[in-house]
Amino acid sequence: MKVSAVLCGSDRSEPHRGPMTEMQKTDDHSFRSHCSIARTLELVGDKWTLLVVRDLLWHGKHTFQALQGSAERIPTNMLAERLRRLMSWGLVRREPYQDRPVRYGYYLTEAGWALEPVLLQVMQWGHRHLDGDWYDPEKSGRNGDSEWD
Amino acid sequence: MKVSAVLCGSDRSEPHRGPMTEMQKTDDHSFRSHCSIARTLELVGDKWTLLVVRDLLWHGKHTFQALQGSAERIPTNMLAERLRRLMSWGLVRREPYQDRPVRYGYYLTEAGWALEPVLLQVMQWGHRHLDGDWYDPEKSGRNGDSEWD
DNA sequence: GCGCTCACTTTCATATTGAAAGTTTATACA
DNA sequence: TGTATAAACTTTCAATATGAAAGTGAGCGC
Repeated sequence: MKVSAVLCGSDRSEPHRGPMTEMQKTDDHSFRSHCSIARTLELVGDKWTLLVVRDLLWHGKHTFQALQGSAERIPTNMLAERLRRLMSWGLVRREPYQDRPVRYGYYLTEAGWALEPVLLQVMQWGHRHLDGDWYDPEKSGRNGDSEWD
Repeated sequence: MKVSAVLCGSDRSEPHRGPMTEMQKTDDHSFRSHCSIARTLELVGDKWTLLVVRDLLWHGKHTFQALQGSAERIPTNMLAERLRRLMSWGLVRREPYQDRPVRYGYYLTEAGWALEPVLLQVMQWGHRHLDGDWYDPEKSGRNGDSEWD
């Protein structure tokens, strides 16, 4: 399933006036080039986004609090902004896990879990070259895992 | 071959005083967690680094000017800083391609080209989900390629 | 009403980014 | 001897992003 540029789409053209609002930043779905790598980096090219995907995909973390709890200590405003961005790109959807007050759980879409091979390769590289931990998705069934707070 | 923390290594401990110098930023090889993904993102978690690796690996670009020329138009200060960082992590080495004045070409090390599977997966995702271009490394023999300026 | 929880949002100081101009070293003419 | 050109950076500075911490709001339990 292809991610569609829901609210925008054209490549950079008219420069804007004044500072960008938070919403404009979240919803800017334009690209720097036609390169697949450059385009993907527009989405996940930062220090937090793939960690959120990792937690949603492998560590059974679906609430704001659970995602916040991960070892890297993502700031709450960053987490909120990244989730908003991932939703706006169609990689994550949310659904209420309770009413009154309504609270949402976050889940990867098809496009979201299609990032698993990327995560696996990134992990492999970090394991081999930076002495990072190994995690075997097979051995935990996507339901959270005590070793990964 | 494992990337060794040439000039540092220990995880975050003493907070420093005052603003960080350019050199301190380049040489900060500490990690946020033991996670291989988090560690790898510390190195390549931005919008430019993997594009530089892409150009070195697939598009036969080894001079500052050639790297600058890519479609995404990396600013010169960013390019210089990224190359410095990649060298400090041991993913890139440089060697003179002329004397007087001495000028350097940049090349991936073993650890650097070990990122190829990551790039391939990132490309695949971007091709499938963001309608990005496909590039076949096999079909160009790593010596540059007219389609990719 | 009072305190507590979860899920954010706001604030603000600091850090990073990027556009553009400047510097350095050396060759090539005129 | 000047002037121009070229590659490879470095510097400057305004705009943007990050992140620590405090604040907000909706509802529950007592």
